[in-house]
Parts: sequence; C-alpha cells; structure tokens
Amino acid sequence: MFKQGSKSDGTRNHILATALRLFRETGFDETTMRDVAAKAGVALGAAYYYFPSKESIVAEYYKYVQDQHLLRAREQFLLAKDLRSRLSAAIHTKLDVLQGDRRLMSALFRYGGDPEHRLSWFGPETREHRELSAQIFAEAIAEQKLPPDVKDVAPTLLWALHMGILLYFLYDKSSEQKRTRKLADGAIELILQARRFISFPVIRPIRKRAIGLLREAGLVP
Amino acid sequence: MFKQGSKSDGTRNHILATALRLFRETGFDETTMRDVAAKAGVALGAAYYYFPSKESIVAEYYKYVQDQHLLRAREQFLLAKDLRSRLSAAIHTKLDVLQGDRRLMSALFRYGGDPEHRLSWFGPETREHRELSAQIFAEAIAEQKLPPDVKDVAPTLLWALHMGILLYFLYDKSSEQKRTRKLADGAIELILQARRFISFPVIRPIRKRAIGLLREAGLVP
DNA sequence: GTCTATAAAGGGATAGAC
DNA sequence: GTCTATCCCTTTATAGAC
Repeated sequence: MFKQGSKSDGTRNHILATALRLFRETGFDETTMRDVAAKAGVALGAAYYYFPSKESIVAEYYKYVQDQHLLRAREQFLLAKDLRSRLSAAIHTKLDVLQGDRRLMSALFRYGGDPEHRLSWFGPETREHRELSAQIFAEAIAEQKLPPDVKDVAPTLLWALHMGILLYFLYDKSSEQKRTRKLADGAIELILQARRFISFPVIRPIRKRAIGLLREAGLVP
Repeated sequence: MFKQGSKSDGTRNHILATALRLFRETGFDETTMRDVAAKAGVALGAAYYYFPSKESIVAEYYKYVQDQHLLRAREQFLLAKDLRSRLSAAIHTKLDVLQGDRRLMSALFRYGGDPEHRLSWFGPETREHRELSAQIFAEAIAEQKLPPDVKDVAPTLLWALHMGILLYFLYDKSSEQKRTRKLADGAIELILQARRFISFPVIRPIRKRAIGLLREAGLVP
C-alpha cells in the first residue's frame, strides 16, 4: 500500500485512499463503489479495474495492518526486555494500528464466519496472515524458558487471545477504547501469573491434556 | 415458527420453510428473494409482506434454534444427573440442532462483528438470546457445589466456550462434524478436571484476579 | 387483512468499446 | 488503462384484486 511508481499505481493508490477514507467516515456498507469512484474522480469501471470487488479493498487494508503491526512491534521489541513489556508491545501496537478503524474492522469481521470465503480468517488462503501474526507473539516470548510443549503452542494461543481482545475492542464504546487497553493489561498480568504455575508438576497432566486436545483438533501446531 | 393457525400463518410458514431450504441448499448470498418467492409460489411482494428483509428470515431461524436448544437440553437434563452428562447434553443438543445448517450459520456470523446491527450477537438487542443461552448452561451446573464467584460467572464462560466450539463447528469439514463432537467432549473433560482444582487455596488468588478482570471488563455479571 | 402485478430507485459487478 | 453501457439483485412503493 501507498507505494509509488507507474501511473497505474498512482490511480490505484488514489482510489484505495479515497475508499478507506469513505469507509472510515461513512461506514463500509454505507459507502458505495459509485461514491468511491465519484470522490476519486474516476469512472465506476476504473475502480473495478483495480479492485475486483468492494471487499478486495478491505483486504488491502488487512495487509497494511499486518505490515504496520510487524513493523511497530519489532521496533518496540528492541527496547523491551522483560516478558511484560514484550507482550504489552505486541498487543498494544496492534491496537494502536487499529485505533479509529473499528468500523472498518466490522467489515473485515464478516468474512470470518464463511469457510468458503477467500478472505476468511481461518481459511487456507489467509494462513500466511495468521502465521505472521502468531510470529509476532513468538518473538515476544522468544527469550522465555518454558516447557517445550508450551512454547510450541503459546504463539497460537496468544494470537487467539488477541483475536478475542480485538472483538472486545470492536464493541468498546469507551473513549479511545481505554477499556480494551485495561483488559489487555489485565490479561497480560494473568499470563505472567500463569507462567509461574505452568511448569509445576501438579499442573503437568492437565496441561498435557489441554494441549493434546488442541493438537488433535488442529487448533495448534 | 411452524405454528399453525390463520391462513396468513400458513403462507408465512411456507415462505419461511422455502427460504430456509434454499439457504441450506444454495447458500444465503446465492439465494435471492425472487428465488424464494418463486419457489414458494408467491409474488415477490408477498414475501416482503411477511419478511421485511432477507436478513429477517435468518433472524427467525435464530429464534427457532434457541427454542429447540432449550427444549432438547431440558429434556435430556431430566435424565442426566452428573456434571459430565449435563454439560454434554447442553452442548451436544445445540450441535444437534445446528447439524446440517452450517451454511446458514455463516450468514448469522456476519452480524456478530457489527455493534450497530440489530442482530449483532453482543449488542443490546440480542441480550435476551444470550441470557437464555447462558441459562441453559446455568441449569447444567445448577446442582454443583462451587465457590460462589465461580458459580456466578460459569454460565457466561460456558456460553463463551460454546460460541468458540460453534466457530470450530462452522469450519469442521469432517463427516458429520465428528471432530467438533470430539473437541466438545475433550473440553468437557478438561472442565471436569479444572473443577477439582478451582477450589484449591493456591489457585484462589489467580482465580479472583481473573474473575475480577472479566467483571471490570463487563464480560461477566 | 392478504396478496398480485408491476415499476423504479439504488448499488454491486461485468462486457466490451475506446 | 479507463470509460460507457448494461445486467442483475435488493428493496421500496403503489395500485388494485380478493
């Protein structure tokens, strides 16, 4: 996104930027492709030439979010040494990127329930996105000494937690979504507390069982 | 749904049944109101006379699912005494009701991400549905001796777990969604195991903290 | 009150001309 | 690479039959 170059890239970016602006201001469903084309000063067909569907514009935004998240999280990882700061960096940078775009996220959300959809969060076509997202959490916990089975599944579980927090974020009407920030911080504190328990021999059987269940279900690697 | 009576009820039910059949066979987006009207043998206007929108037909289905779940779960509760059977009844009856309607569920799913939508799962308009759903889980654990704070939040947490299982169900391509059944059974076993730990004094602080966090976030009562 | 027939506004998507 | 013209669909609306 926003890379410059040939003339076509200029038009494409112009249409994209206009569309995202309208989606943010007016909402996804409320914005028509005709609006986008008109405001961008191109014909309807031109908009469809660059974006095969209205949804594909949102898909572009999804990529942008992933890139931004990776960039910002890694930037903060350079200075964050302890687990708390690193988990905090991983989740809060994501919220930073999405702050103000909650209406757009609603449009993304709808793809999640359709296994056949190209943009479904859990479908094969978006596996790369998921893995990239989990990778950020893997980097957050990279230096931690943890039982191997825990370390294997932790990134995916943190990714799942982060998805839950994003859902909360979507519904959070508090100013600047402060409640979500608090929820995230609280969740991190719980993780830190759980981290101490997780290696205890008493916990081992239930831990093994839980991870085994998730593995069998294909929910974790 | 399916209640008989006046002539209008007959037509209404006929349109509803036809629409659901087409949604199941062809998919929600692929089925047009014109298809529904045509297959039901009524004019387009008649279909819109009974259902103000295509979505409102799906909303009707949602009510039907809730009613059926309550009915079937309570029927099984009469014979199920231990916690395992009662949790099993609560979740498996829901899956029974939804079995074969996964395409329809995809259509329902999309409402979940839009806080402004009348049919959003987490919005104020559907609170009754959520509470009714949690009520079934409350009945499943009614006879259990549990710390009061746990007993207060358990129905909501079980409801959340059940929502997660339904998401898995949506994506489960195994024949008759056997994998989801296994996942549900495994989750129940984990709950039984956790049930033994939950009252331990060592666990108390982290438990209090976790529940406090959920309360502050407004996620549990 | 229940429904048919019909039209038309508004919007997603496409074919093909330029 | 861009635009015009067009199709199909949802939805709303209306006039009138039963």
